Amino acid sequence: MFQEVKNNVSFPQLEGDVLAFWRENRIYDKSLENRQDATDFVFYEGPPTANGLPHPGHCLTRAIKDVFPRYKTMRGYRCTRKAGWDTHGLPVEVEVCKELGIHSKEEIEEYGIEPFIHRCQSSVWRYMKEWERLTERLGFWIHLDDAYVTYHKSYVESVWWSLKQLFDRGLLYKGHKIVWWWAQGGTALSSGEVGQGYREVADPSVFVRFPLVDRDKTSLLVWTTTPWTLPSNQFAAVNPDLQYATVVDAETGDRIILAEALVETVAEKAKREWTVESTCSGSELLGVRYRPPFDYYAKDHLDQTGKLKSGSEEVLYWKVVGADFVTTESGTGVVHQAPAFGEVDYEVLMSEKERFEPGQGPDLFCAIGPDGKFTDVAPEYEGQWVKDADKAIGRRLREEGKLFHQEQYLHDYPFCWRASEDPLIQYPRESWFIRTTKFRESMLANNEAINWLPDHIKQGRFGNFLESNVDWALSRERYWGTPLPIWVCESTGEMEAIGSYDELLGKPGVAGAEVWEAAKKQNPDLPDDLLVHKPYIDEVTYESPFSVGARMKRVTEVIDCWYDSGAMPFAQWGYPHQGTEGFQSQFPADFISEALDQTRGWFYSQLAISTMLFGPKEGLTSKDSRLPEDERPWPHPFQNCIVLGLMLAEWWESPDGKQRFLSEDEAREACGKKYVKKVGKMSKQLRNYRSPQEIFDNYGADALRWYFFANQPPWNSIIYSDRAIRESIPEFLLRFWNVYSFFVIYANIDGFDPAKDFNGSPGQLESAKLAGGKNYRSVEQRGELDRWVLSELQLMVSKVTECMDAYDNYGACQSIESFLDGLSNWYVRRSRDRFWAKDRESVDKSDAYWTLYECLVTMAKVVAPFVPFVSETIWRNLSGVFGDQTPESVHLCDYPTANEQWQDDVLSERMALLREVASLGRSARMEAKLKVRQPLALVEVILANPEHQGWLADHGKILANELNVKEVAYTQDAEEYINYLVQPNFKRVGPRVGKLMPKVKKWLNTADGASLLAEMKANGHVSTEIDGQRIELNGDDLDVRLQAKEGWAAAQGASSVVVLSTDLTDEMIREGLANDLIRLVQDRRKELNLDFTDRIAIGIETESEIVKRAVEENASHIQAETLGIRVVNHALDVEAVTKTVGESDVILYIRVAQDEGAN
RNA sequence: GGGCGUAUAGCUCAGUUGGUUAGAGCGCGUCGCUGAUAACGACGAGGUCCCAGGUUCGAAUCCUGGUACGCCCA
Repeated sequence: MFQEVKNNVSFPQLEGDVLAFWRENRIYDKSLENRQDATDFVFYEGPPTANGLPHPGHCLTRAIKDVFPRYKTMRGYRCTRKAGWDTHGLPVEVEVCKELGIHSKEEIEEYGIEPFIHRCQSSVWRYMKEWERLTERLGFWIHLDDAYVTYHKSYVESVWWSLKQLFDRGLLYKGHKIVWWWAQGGTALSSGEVGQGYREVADPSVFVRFPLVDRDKTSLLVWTTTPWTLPSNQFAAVNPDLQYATVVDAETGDRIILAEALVETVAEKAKREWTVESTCSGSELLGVRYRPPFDYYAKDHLDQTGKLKSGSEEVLYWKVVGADFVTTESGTGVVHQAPAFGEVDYEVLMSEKERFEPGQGPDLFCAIGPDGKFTDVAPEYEGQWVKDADKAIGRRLREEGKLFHQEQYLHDYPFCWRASEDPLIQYPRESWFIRTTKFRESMLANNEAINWLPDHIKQGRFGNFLESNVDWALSRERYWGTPLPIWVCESTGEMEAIGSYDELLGKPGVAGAEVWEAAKKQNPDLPDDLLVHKPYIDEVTYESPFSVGARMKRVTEVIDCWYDSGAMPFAQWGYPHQGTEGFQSQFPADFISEALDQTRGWFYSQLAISTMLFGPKEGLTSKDSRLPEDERPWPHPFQNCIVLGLMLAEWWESPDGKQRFLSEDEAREACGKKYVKKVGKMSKQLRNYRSPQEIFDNYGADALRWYFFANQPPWNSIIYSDRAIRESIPEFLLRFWNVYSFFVIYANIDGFDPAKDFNGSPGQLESAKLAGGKNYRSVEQRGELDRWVLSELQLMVSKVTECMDAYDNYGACQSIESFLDGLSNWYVRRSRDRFWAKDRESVDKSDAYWTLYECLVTMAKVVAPFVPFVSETIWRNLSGVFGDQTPESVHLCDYPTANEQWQDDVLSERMALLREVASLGRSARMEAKLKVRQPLALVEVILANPEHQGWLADHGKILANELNVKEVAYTQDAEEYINYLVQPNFKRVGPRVGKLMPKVKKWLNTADGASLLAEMKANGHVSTEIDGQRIELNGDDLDVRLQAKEGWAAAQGASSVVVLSTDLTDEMIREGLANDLIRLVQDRRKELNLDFTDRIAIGIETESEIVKRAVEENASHIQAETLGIRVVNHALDVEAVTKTVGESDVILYIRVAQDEGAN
């Protein structure tokens, strides 16, 4: 006996049981033990950060990350899954600052770096419990207790090792970078943070004259929206390819140079009258000198020259340079350059520098301090905040006659996201860089070999990003991060990279390690991992090998935490200091997946680091200290990558936007009809989404998972919709459950037990093993319907396998759903009678059970990676009858393989045709208002292509049964019922006749279809002449369609027409009435809550002669259908109910007839 | 401002090398079934394939130019 299946299944409850079962029986561990010696399928977990709450988007990534490893495990691979946590970075510090109620770096330092770091370390685990709960509840199998953690000592040392490689190869250097700088907070902001703070503001827009040195009364006209940068001006940039004009001012006679295309616009703006005197190209202006707008730097550098690489001398500052980013879209086409305050400006300085001999080129001017205030370079403005100085600068320029025009300018400008009144400024900071640009070609080659899903990522977003690669700005002036492992000689400035803590301790004259020891002594609970962090590591110094008596001290910076995560392929093992085996066997990854936003994040950091470390040996010198690894073939460190779409929230708002609702119903209730549907990013502040826990409680993890997997390709953005999740349940989960429950109910009633008298081992209930079952007949011996559904099963299995091997979960799910549809809506439906047949021993019946059993156990295995809970429940019950002879969990099974011998494409095609004909028949009945309960004498079927007619005719029974008709006839010459519409086969004929196509179509359409076909039959072709050209078409050139003629109860489909005979005999009418009665009896059985197997006595009282006769004639049929043991025409000793049959009233009595018992 | 992507039924999505009736599931409506029953089945309505040009005998599909939305970067 199978365990009884409750008819009101609760998936969340069932999942709870499964989780307990997995836990108690270590199923995940066993699934790995099973594959101990198998080929590895390598999966990398992209580390989430546990100091924020998990949200629905994380469910999606974690679901995808689960389904492929599960699948591969069942397919026979060993797939260990090491969890990981990203623990460093600014967000952690921000959280801690919030707790402490502080903001700036000064405040952190005041608070003390040591206690601050301690707080960061413990804050990292704040939402650990939630993450673990989510991970387990979702069914994401991963080793949480063996997770890598980016702040752990072994991890940090691994990162150090890799940085040392890069340093020793000359790939790590110190340089300037122009960053978005929050002056008040003394820190740079990441691009993500900057992006959050853009706001539209009005800034001054000033047009300034730069008078030329050697042309009298002639100026360049430059434009800027940041007047405070003018004191630090170094160049004026023009685009060499643009045309520039020298104009004469009608009023003053001054000459002004600006882009020709902008002459009119600017003149109009400033209300001047200009005449163009001459034009030249931008390239002709290069090198022209102008007088600096301020003399702060000019005092010392006005005529300073330097030696060019070409040998000659050239002036360094205040001259025209070329830059192709200069456009005529705004301003004047001449751009003021203050390289300290703009990234592109800085690049101009750098390329200018390149032209000179080392040390001879221009330096960077910067009159602003890190606090955003003017320094003593500009005494006039010293101590003024840059934005406050704008006005004074404008005033002074006007006084000096240099200001040409001033106005307000509206544009988007970034502000600090934490202090929204503070505008950010671009500011130069010293930073450490990795020379990734040197690896551009290698990274592109590596990228080329990666299988990206969707594939446009490769050439598109990611490829473009690599094309425009710039050196990686690695360092951060922060506290909680992996310390940059570089020690500097305090006397010579020479540097060394350190690859591990032990290496550091091994240095001569090392000192400072005792600071950590003291801290540890004082607080023994301090995690040892902290010893490689600030502030302890900063204390460790050693003797400089570069200068006697000098000490080596660590630089103060920590590194970008993206580097941490990108190093995980080796750092998760602590490689190379330990974990060599783990690394070797788990590199590169077969599969990773994250959302689209990781393109420039984790996807890039991994690719870049791996390319540099394990790719061709660029930058290597002979004294390279790199481990003797082989150069790895592309791609690495990952081979297949699913890039998930973003998950969007869906919510409703009141018209004023003040109230938010998570369901349409709530919105309707509160606002009536006036509410607005919104779709957008999930936002913690808006609280515009439900917590995953709510979904789990209401619908279950399987429902959520299936919705993710089966609703759209994973790279499309997906709306997290409560309604959509709920509505996807009946489509698959519930339908699967119903078929299963149907099977269990009847198998139990009939005592079908696959394990009974089983011959041999049941294995994993594969087809070959099932043959050991009692009454199991080989597939060839079974009926058409059984063979069909088993054939469909094989087709489905091979399709799913094919899809999943190509990382296409969506395609796989579609195949599964369409098979389930066939199983439920055709196989079970057409086989109900067989399950209900009286003769328990009939082969037809046991075939039906064996077939459905095989479909269900195979399905359980096929869907196990997708919906691990429900598949487990079903497997355990269906295989449970074998005790411990079968695997205790579906997840310990091998994935099914298709049995190709059972695939029967012809049968599939025929059955599809049969289903179409049945559907047409029902359609025709509908049209004629003849319900299925009313038997009909005849349907006639006309097929456009008689290829399968013989087969269909042989299977008339299925059709007759489905359509409730006595006879199904096939007709070929059916002009009585139909017209033939002949169409050309466009694909074949089109290329041949070209422009004549419309006329050919018209000829065939208007000709008499029947005679065309006759001609075709007689000659093998039809022909005509159009526009003097002879057209001859053979059978393949024609498409014949059928059209039902008016006046028949008929329906037409793509390839067939079904015509009903609507003549009813009295006998058939009475049969119809009897069917109506059966339905009433069944209704009553249900009302009385009778058991499936209860036998009953039936009493039917009526005045109607015709109904009486219908009962008499069909008594045995009625009894058979309703488990009646007799039907009488008088009252029984039970409650009477009055119903209507046809046009007559009947009084119905139903009584359980236990005593009259068991025949 | 630049890059990438998307646009087909109320919703989520298919749609092959261009081929003449643009499909599926859900939802909706109508009907049926009542021994899968808080299920199930059938049928139906619903589309200017984002817009405008072009190529072609023929365009949802190819080309050009727009528009809208999303993401990334400035």
